[in-house]
Amino acid sequence: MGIRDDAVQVRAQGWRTLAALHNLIEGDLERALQREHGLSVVEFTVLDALGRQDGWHMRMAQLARAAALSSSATTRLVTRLEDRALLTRILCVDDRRGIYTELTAAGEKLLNEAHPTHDAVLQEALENAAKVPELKDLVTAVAPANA
Amino acid sequence: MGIRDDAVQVRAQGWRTLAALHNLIEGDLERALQREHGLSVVEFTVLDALGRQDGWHMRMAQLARAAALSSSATTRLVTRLEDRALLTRILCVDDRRGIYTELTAAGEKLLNEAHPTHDAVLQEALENAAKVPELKDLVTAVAPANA
DNA sequence: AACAATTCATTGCGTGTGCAATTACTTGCT
DNA sequence: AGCAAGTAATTGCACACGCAATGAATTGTT
Repeated sequence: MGIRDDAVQVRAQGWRTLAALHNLIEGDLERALQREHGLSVVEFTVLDALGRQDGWHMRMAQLARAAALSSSATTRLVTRLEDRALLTRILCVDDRRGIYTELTAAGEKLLNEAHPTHDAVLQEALENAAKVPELKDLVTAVAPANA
Repeated sequence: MGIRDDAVQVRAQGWRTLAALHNLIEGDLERALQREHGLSVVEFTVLDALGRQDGWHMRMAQLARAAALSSSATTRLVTRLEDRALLTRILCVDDRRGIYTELTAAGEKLLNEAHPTHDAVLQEALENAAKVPELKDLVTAVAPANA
């Protein structure tokens, strides 16, 4: 086992740790958001991305990027949220292939309600993860001076 | 905006960064492993977890934990791999509810073939991520002294 | 020893996802 | 102007996933 092999092991271990932390946080968020607001993590992510634009539009492709989803999944996700009247599709006038999406009042309301849940659960998940020895360092890298 | 609010923003941003990096790496691994070995990331993860036990068994629940999957998903995943003759189910004698899984020779072979791909793609993905300013710090936390 | 409570794994069912093909529109080339 | 190539979003399809209910074996209780 030389130096090169060690680096491989370090990366593999690091990747497993990253995946573990990601999964832990996402699991907690998923359960909490679903239970309290009927939202999945991706759904929240999309609403939040739109909310951060504050009154401005986003195209489907941008949304797909923000949610780390394929374009087809994004189409259906937007359809779901539109059916729940949380956002609206707006046809572009300048490029009639493109579609803008915008939060409705109900969407903004739900987002504002869900945000405290999201933030609290995220904090708690990070605190819990920081107690796990093999996750601790990564946690502080994600959120410096946590807990 | 006080100190408390800042911490919330930092965590939210950190979580988005973590998710972004995770997604980047997983996407690259998924494509490469699928294309070159017909394996998904979870499938590789399970084979790798078994391989790291080196000749010893793992129960379904352990596998589920290692792959961050539900028990039902694990059942079907193991079934898939068993159908491809990459691993075998072994009934426990001491606890006849439990089931051990073990790599077959073909499973070990495929794992050995896939490992270089996995490691190379992981390295490359980390190097690419390190070039993205907002991911750089997290990358070095995952794999110190990378690139 | 017999029965309730628990645990491990599997199956039914509904849902979200990606890939590939498709539709609608725009851009570039001649 | 007209047609090919490219791009944005949507749909068909197959598949992997989680939850809840089930089957099978263990552990605990009286």
